[in-house]
Amino acid sequence: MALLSQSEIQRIVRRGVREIISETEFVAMLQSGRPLRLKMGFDPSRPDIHLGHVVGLRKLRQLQELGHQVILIVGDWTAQIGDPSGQSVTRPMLTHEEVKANAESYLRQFFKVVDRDRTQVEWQSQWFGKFTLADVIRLTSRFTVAQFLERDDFAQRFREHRPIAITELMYPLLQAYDSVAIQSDVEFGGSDQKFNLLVGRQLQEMLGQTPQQCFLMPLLVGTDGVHKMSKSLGNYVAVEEPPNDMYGKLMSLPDALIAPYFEYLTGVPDEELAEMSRSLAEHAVNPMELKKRLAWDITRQFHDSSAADAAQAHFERVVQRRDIPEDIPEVPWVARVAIANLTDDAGAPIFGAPVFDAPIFTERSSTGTVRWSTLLVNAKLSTSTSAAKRLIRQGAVDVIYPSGESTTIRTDGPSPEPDPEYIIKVGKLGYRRVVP
RNA sequence: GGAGGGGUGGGUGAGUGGUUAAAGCCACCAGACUGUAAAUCUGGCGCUCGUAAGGGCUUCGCAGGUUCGAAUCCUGCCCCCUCCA
Repeated sequence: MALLSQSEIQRIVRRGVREIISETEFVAMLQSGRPLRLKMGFDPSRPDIHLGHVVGLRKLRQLQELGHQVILIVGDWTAQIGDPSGQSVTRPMLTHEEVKANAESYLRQFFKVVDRDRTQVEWQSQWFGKFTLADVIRLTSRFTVAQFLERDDFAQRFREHRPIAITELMYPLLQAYDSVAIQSDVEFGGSDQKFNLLVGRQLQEMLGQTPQQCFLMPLLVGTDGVHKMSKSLGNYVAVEEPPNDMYGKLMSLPDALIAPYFEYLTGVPDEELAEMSRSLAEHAVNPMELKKRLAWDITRQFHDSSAADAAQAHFERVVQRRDIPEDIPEVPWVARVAIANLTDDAGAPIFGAPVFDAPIFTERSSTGTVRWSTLLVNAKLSTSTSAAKRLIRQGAVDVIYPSGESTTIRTDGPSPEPDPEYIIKVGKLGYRRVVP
């Protein structure tokens, strides 16, 4: 392994990095010429990788290309404990099969960024499976409550008299022991993982190993522009997102996130990055243009350039020009009518009429008509008839005829027979072709 | 073991007998506008029947009860949290 130049080192320790503990030791390790063991943990109860995780994965990839080795730890044990942080309900324990399936899916996504040939996958149960109560006590005896209360969120919750589960205190310990088990040189995590990674560092030292370096990644802000990207907040872009959605979601980023996304998620050189930030600040460039480039770049990374081209074309056609997309899902023109309980004018059940507990649905209405609201529900453009009626009332529903002319549906009522076929459009993106 | 606080719509959180399908905020959806699925503004946001006006049903931890009427009062149960020991 060749000695790295100063600028190469800068690229590794600065770009897309929040903090390295300790940076000097890490650089020394890098320059030692020894292939490093890069630790990355994964919680198999959350098998989805989104762009927030990719920031760190790109860093792993970068180091792999210099000859270092990634050790991915499947946290099958810690996932069983669950991380009840916050108020969230304790997660149900996963079965071994579920863990296996999740791990498989995770790896498929993981290797979209990380080099499979330089990755070793280890399961936590390999070492914790053999753990006895004596081992657990020995491990816990090395730390004090005071030490753990230094972790920010513990401290805060303690102060506010909010609950802290004992298993939550175990979590960092187990994660730390993973570092010992695999003799990690560098551990990677989001900046919210700082405490946990530092415990690993301490524990290794206590047990006579060279302490690992901690590589903390910035937390990527999600598409809402406010909170960190997370699946539960719905502000995420998944790695397995189809091209059009990936491109579109990236185009919905607030303009302020353009620069950080370029920095953390693309290989655009630093000088160009600086230039971009400058022209954005000076309003010398339309942010949309830069965002399109960003969306294209990232879509290309997870698909390929022709998919990115197609996604861009789709965006320009459907969103920017408001034209009809190329592929429109079809919906059959079939009534789905509830046979409701018969009532009189006052709403009281009619004597002698059959009473149903739940609506019963039939495929065709007796009159042979299909109401707009029914059509929207059938097409999954609306979740309920009520919601469909609201959409109609708000002027969100258009009908586009083959001739190209279109009308806005203002009231619910019978829809015309699709002869010839026509297209319904709800909102900006909901297109369906109505077929017999 | 003792004392206290609390469980409300996707989230937060108000509401202590009727005007409450339940404030406000967030999220979400739609419309307008636009340089973008950005920003901003406006509207909507339980289900169902109805073209509509309007009607019906269901919802405030669970189960009962009081009342013309209950998210609100009473009884029992379940769950969560804090403090003292």
